[in-house]
Amino acid sequence: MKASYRPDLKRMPLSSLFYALGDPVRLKIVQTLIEQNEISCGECKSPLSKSTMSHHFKVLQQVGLIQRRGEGTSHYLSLRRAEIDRRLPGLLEALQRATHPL
Amino acid sequence: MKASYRPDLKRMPLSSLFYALGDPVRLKIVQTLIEQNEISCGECKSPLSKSTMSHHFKVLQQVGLIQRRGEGTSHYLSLRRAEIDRRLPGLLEALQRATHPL
DNA sequence: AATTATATTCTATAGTTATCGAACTATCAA
DNA sequence: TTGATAGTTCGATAACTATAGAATATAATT
Repeated sequence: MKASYRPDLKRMPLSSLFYALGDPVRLKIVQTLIEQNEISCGECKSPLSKSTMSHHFKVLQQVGLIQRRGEGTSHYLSLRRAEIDRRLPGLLEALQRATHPL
Repeated sequence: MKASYRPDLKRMPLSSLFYALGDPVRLKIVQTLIEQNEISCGECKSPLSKSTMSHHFKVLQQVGLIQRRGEGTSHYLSLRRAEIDRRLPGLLEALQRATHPL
């Protein structure tokens, strides 16, 4: 998949968005991106293999939750915050709170 | 599973909640319950078989999104609104908006 | 050009899940 | 007690998915 792939989040079925967030590994990636804004694939630490992580990045990009940007040999990942906020207001805040419980 | 089963939504992993919402049939059930407040299993119309629907009700109850109440031969389903709002503020409103786009 | 670094894609597999029909349970009514 | 109603559970299966290793791709470096 091209790094520039960027589907219209407004037309993405909600169940697809929830499906993407319904895996603990992918949810963790999203929560990391809430804090870090932009990270390279390699910085997304996990005991899982690179190919598995790449699979999860792909799922998140396919449903429109993240975007990818190539620079040199690295690919940088970030959330599509504005689009997410428009489709599911409050979601990112709720996820952020869940990362840092009181 | 007993109709009274009612896990603590505060301690349910977020990924489990999203997983439950990540199926189009289950999401539709939840969206119906936003509008209807309480319905019997049979009122939850679908082309799918009764056993399949029962499976989806079970998943939604197991993650704590809905509750069941038996009365006569019927079982009535409803959302656990207060608990959901506490865990994921804005979610139900977002789902409601998605049901009735502007 | 050869090497290194970063990440994706391909192929395979083990595990999971959505689906259905049949069997079962519980309740109410006749 | 017989039958009808409403729904769950069981057993089977086809489809899907998370995972990993091997192969591939691209870009920077030496």
